[in-house]
Amino acid sequence: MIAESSQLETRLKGLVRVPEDDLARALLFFTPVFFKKTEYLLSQDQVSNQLYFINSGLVKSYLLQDGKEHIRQFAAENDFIVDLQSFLSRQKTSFFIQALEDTAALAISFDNLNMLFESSFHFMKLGKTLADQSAISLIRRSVSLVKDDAKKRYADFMKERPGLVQRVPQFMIASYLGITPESLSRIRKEMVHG
Amino acid sequence: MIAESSQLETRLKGLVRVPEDDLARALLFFTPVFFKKTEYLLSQDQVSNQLYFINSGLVKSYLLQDGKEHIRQFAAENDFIVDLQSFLSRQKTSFFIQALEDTAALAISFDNLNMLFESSFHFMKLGKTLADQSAISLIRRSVSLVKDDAKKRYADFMKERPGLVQRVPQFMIASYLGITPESLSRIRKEMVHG
DNA sequence: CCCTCAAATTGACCTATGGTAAGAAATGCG
DNA sequence: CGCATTTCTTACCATAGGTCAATTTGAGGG
Repeated sequence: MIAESSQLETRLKGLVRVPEDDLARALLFFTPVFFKKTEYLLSQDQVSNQLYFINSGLVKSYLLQDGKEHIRQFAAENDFIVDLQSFLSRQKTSFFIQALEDTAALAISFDNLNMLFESSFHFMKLGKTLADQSAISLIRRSVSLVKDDAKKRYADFMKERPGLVQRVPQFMIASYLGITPESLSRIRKEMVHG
Repeated sequence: MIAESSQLETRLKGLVRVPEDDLARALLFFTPVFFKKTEYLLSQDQVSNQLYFINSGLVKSYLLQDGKEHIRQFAAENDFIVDLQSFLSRQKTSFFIQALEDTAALAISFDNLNMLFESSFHFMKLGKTLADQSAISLIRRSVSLVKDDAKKRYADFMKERPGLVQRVPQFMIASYLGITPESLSRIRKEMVHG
């Protein structure tokens, strides 16, 4: 086992029970990769071919529309990130994934990941568990977008990702929340006072 | 095999390749259930314990907030529906699932579904595939909620679920789109004219 | 066939958020 | 340290969508 994979190992063990030797074999397929701040892990019109597990650092996934960035997800330590649509369908992505900090990650290719899933019941179950959890958090997000106003979404974001508020520039949090930086600035002013 | 399960069989075969005898065995665990219009498949504060496959009819999943309905999903023929969060976590749901038409469905309990998943690699893969697809469509929805205005979301809804526009009252489509019935009415007026 | 009730429309008005622009503050780099 | 660039704030006005109330439309039951 390589040193970089211990966080990943812990994370996977937290998801489902996997026999030690299976787990060790899986970890061999993850390759350490490093991205400097502003580097891209994925760019529009590529086919997403790597799933990343973030060991340290921070990345954002976003798409462009009329030159405007719409952030879909932040991924930090112990998060996975990929464009699932492109990764699974082998079609071109419409997303970018970009490092917001110098980032150390472990990458696994589509073919290798698939091979792992197909090679063992435990891995397939692990894949299902990851997909289940993604779906649940995506339901939360889409419900919140129709149910809550921007102030509530910001308050929730601070509660759910407390570390990120200091690490992500405000205009990107605004983008993630679906509002303008100006609106977020006003919301923050309101919260400090009455 | 029971008659009601042929649609489900077709649907499952479309997702992943499953040996015929495994598939036949699985179908035995699905029980036909019927709901009259307005009946509830699931109510707030229950633990979601059944996953439904809709053979015919139409249901909505929604939650209440200050007496207002926020519709999260419509499920019609050949759709699955469940509150994934509650179903997987065994915690109380905050959703309702209610029939909008007389509905014939196939239900499988959490325990039986889990047993099927655990019993065979093919079923686990099928479960993963379903979860993957849910996640992808949820990503689409949440992206659209931050990226598109109400007019675009309505146009997309008509394109993606063309049958539903005639079967679902307008005020429910509005709720699904995250706007008021009045706004949807104005949007429709605009679309007819300029 | 009418009556009733729910749904849809419309109009007037209101509020949250967006757009633009400018300046202030913070950050990063030579 | 100090300049340059990015980010944040503020102010002003514009707009999408919300609220409320009044009609109108439409569907189902008696």
